[in-house]
Amino acid sequence: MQLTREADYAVRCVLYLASAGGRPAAVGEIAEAQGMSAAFTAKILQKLVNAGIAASRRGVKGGFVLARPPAETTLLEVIEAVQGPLALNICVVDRKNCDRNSRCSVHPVWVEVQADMKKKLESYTFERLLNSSPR
Amino acid sequence: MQLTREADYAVRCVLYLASAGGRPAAVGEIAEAQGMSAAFTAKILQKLVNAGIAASRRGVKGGFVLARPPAETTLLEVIEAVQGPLALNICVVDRKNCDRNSRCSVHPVWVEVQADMKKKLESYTFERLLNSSPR
DNA sequence: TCGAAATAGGATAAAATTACTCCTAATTTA
DNA sequence: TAAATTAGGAGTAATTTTATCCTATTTCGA
Repeated sequence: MQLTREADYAVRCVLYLASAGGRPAAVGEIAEAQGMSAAFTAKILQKLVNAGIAASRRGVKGGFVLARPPAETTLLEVIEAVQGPLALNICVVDRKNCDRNSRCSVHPVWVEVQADMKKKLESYTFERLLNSSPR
Repeated sequence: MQLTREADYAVRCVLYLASAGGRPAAVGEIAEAQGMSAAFTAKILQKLVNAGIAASRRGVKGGFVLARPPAETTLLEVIEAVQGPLALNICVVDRKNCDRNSRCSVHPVWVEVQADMKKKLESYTFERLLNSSPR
């Protein structure tokens, strides 16, 4: 029931890129600023690129930038980019793990709680996060 | 970000005990009814007893019952009894993992999302779950 | 054109957590 | 006293998390 370290780092990466305002940032720079290992950070940034959240440029003067303006990327997208789709319980995402005894009165609750979470995480764009007062 | 199998099973155990209406149910009976292994189910029931959610009676004709009426046990309690306190991110529960760079604009979001989840899970008592229509 | 700086991606490994099992002891009833 | 049952400690297997390392590829600029 906990965010992985990877997801936490991913959010911090995007936050960093958002505050860099379009200037390409190299893995080393991002990792150092956030106190994360460079190799692991690189992996995470690759996932963000594959998800279309960040874009990369190779070679000298290369680095990472956001693929879209901060207002168009949400917390949920970033989390799902590295963790895969949010799933509170197996049965929510894979119904066949649920209906073994054909009636399960908790299933709708998992569905509801998960939908709430998604909605909330979706409501936070990185623009909103940047503008919110720190601490 | 997912419920453990243990927590899922725990909920099913309590649900079973709630529907048994005060009659003691043995581990074997509960496990079989829910398609769970007896040894693992026993461990989970012990945690529920230690948390004050269930009560046990040893010996012949022994078994488990709910320690309180279903209306007084919530989903949150059961989940926390086996998984420990809900924690969306380390920094929510252990602030020192967060303030390394003294400003973290996502922290309040984790706190908010977690509080929402807790509130929702707390609002579901087992009485409410029993009375809700299956599926 | 070459070398340095950077990302891309595959393979692998260490650590932690999850999901269990097994065994022995204690308790209760008939 | 025998059988049925929970209590609890210890151990194990599988999976997931959290990385590291190596090689290839791309890009820039001298």
